[in-house]
Amino acid sequence: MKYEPNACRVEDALSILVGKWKPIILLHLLNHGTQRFNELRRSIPGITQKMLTKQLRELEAEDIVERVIFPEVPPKVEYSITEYGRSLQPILEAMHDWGTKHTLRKVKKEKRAE
Amino acid sequence: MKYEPNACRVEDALSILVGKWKPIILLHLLNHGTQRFNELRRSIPGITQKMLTKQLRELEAEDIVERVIFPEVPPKVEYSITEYGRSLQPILEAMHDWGTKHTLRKVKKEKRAE
DNA sequence: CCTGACAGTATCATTTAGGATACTATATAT
DNA sequence: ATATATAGTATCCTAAATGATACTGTCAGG
Repeated sequence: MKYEPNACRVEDALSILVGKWKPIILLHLLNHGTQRFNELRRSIPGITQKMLTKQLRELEAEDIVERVIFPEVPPKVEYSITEYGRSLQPILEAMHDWGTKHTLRKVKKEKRAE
Repeated sequence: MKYEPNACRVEDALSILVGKWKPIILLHLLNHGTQRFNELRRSIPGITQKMLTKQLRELEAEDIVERVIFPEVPPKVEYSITEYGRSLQPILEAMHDWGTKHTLRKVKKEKRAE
């Protein structure tokens, strides 16, 4: 650990990943490439339009996600991960791997407690 | 990206790191080893006793931090990272590195916008 | 005798995140 | 004529996170 507490930038990365739906949204875009708004919505059960819009806007503001509007009617809007957003992929994967082990560990612990 | 959205465990890792003070607390414990309660408090400007206690308890509940009480008076309580907690270090470092670059990128962007 | 250090807890208030629901406009399909 | 799909907004409400402040008991130092 080389970095100093007063120069801690963990929060900056965290703030981008945090949000009830953000990891799932990123995962979908990483796995399936470009997606339309309702396409995403349908593949994320439980999310409301408002939340999907909000989280996408926040990701867009940080250059993680790109939003392309087609001037058609009915409207067509496509979302995709930016080149820059892809740089988060290793972190997402590391967290996923850690999370998987952690969940397993918890299950084992609960069993021992029975 | 090999893992599926319905098996996404990113949130599990995230939930442990999230908390306004958790990264900073972990960083201190990683950098300086065992610390007493008020020692931590003094090195984290702005944190209240309540919040420090709360975040430490949450980290303890997940086996990330160990709490050792010395039956003395006045009380003495020592906190340290567990072996297991150390497994989070690569993720913290990856996030810090990413966060540093991200902050830099933002600054550059703002300058261009002037 | 009074004060400060220690490691907290308890209570209340505020701030932020998230959710439910209704609404917009236009075009195609029935 | 009505329903459906598109991609959203607007408004209101609840729940969770965080913060401010006051309090606890005991001991050592002045």
